[in-house]
Amino acid sequence: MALPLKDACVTRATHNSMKVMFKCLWKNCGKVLSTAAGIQRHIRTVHLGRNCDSECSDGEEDFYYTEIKLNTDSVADGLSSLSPVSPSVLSPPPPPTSDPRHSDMNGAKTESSTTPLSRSAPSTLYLVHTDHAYQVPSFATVTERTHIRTPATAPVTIPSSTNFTPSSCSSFSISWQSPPVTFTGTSASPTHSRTQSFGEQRPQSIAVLSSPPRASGSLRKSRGEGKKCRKVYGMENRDMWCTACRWKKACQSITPTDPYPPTSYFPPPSPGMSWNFLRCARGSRAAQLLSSPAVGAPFGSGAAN
DNA sequence: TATGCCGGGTG
DNA sequence: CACCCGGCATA
Ligand SMILES: [Zn+2]
Repeated sequence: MALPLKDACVTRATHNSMKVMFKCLWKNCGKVLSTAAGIQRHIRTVHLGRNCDSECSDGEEDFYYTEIKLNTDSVADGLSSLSPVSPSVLSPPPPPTSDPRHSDMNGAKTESSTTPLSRSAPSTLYLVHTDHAYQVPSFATVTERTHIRTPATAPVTIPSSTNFTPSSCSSFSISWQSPPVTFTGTSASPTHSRTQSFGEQRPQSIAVLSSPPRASGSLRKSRGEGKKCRKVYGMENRDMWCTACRWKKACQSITPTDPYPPTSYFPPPSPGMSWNFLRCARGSRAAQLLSSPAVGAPFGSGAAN
């Protein structure tokens, strides 16, 4: 709902009604170009620090295009349902075990997202991701309190070389963002890492790593995007916040791109586990433990056993 | 400034 | 362990 990208896209679409364009979704960047080649080159040179030489124009390198249908009117909905760069927890790109359900969901969403809204001139938006998203090694050692989250989604993959022809009013967006330091200790299953497995985990043991964070230092975490309890209910109704929010912890009830069922979310991140324990877990391989229990049913509704 | 939330504190 | 807050990163 508060995706910068979304806004930008919306604006663009509205202003340049029926116009194809590409927008760099790089963290702080927001460059908008009218050509795929242009945006891709921009990404390479500016963000990748690479000097495009030859086939940088075609840019069919490794850009992932995510199609999004938006309405000039209610584009927000269409986009929000997709949340391309949302830092929420959807499906980790690299890990093979990334919820197939979600991955597919993107595609499905893409279509049905605007179904009830299709009335005016629906625009199509393409988000492009690149393979460049270097994935931090297995256990990314974040020296600072870098918060990691699962971001992007690996949805539709359209070779930019396809020279697709934008139907009518279409808006394109190129998204190229750095990877979200997915820890993936060794046995952590991303499947359930959606609810609480996230967070920062730094195996103190490791001191030397290969590719430390770079990319204009953007592994900062970018704070949760979706409106959290606080913003929704306000300080006035603090008692309505989820426990986590009340305790100034990571909100666990309101998620941007992963609307959980109206189930009563339990306070702690995991049933039978407290924040305190969690903290201990963090910083050690205990993180693994967190990943083991309650896999099938993340937010085990209170009944842990 | 407002918000999200980690790390630390208290009973 | 439930609960809260300082303080920081971020928007
Ligand atoms: Zn909350």
